[in-house]
Amino acid sequence: MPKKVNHEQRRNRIAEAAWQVILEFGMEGATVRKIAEKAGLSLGALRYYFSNQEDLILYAMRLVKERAAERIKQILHRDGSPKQKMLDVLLEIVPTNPQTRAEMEVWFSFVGYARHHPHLLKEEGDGILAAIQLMFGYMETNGLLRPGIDKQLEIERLYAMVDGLALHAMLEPERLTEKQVEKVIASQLDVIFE
Amino acid sequence: MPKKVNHEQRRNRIAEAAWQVILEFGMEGATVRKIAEKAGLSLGALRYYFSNQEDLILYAMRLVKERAAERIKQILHRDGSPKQKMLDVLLEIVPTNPQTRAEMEVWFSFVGYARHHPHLLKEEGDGILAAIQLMFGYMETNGLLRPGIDKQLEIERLYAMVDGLALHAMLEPERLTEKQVEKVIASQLDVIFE
DNA sequence: AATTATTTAATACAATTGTACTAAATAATT
DNA sequence: AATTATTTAGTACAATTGTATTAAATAATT
Repeated sequence: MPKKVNHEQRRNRIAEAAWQVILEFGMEGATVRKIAEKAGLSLGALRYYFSNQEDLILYAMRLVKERAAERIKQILHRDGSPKQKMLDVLLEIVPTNPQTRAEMEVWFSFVGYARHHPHLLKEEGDGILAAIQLMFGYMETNGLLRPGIDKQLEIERLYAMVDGLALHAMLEPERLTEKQVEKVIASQLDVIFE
Repeated sequence: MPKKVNHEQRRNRIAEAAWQVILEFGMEGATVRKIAEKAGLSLGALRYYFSNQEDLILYAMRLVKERAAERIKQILHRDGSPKQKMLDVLLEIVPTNPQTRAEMEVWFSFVGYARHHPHLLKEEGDGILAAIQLMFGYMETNGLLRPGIDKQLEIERLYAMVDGLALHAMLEPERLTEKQVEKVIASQLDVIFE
């Protein structure tokens, strides 16, 4: 009998508004009022979809992760050599355009926020390490790893490099172009792949 | 005629109190009241030393950087091979104990905070890239670089790896022990040094 | 058209915030 | 001891916060 409002879609639109507010004002500036305004809703309407602020933030952040995971899954399903796919996946993680840069910034805001909100501490990480470990496992079983390398060490090296690049690409986009990022990652993949 | 209070020392004590509050409650929880309480001062007393919150935060963060820079300078003045000194410097940057981990966390809080506070945006970065560039320059003039390497690329690789490790050591201290960090950094230095 | 489940709007409230202000206390100098 | 520059304590205030509550509006079903 009720209206035909798509609940999930509406919640996602609110979450996207939250991203924008976080992007513009940081986590401290992400008030329910600002988010409601950005989403074009009244305070009461917003409260109908999220009973409190923490729930909203949590939902918004899960959505960031979900969207990124989706894109990465797409890449993995494409054709191409394992090495090329791995490069593409890592290039998707390191933000090199305004869209992914914004996502990364929102994600970092959330990580900082969650550290001081016990309810959110149990949330899993970003899954990047797990993804890299998975890819290494695949490479090993298919004999693609360069002989003689220390697998655990190389996982740690690549993981650190990717997150470091991601951080730098977010903080200094003008200095770290996509071309440079690609060069750095490719050089590291050359160390790993036979 | 006045009291013999050491102004700078008192300001530093307040800044250290701010660190503790930021560490415990995050940047959003770093209210002037909490900082005053942690420093054992009244609100009015605190206001005597810092006329507003932003000044206090800025001072506190400059002090973090200053302290770290001091420790690194100490390392550079020690005896030892260039390679060993470089390893020690980078190990000082990556937090592997509660003290430096706390500093790193405060620093990251500040970086996130500054991005949304125009007054602070002109503050310089952490100087890590500059330090690495300096060390590479020294190595090059002294013929310590492995022949045939791409200097700019290796600077970018090392910089990303160090900051990535720093991030991971801060977020997952139980997973990334000091021994592991040292192994990762050393392996990268082996790539660079002849 | 009447009913009813759902959605929105608007306002209120208690708590917390940064900052301002005033009076008191303190200690070094005269 | 008196004076005076400096420091502290305490309170107040306006603004903003998250959340709660209420009544109204909306649209699908009967």
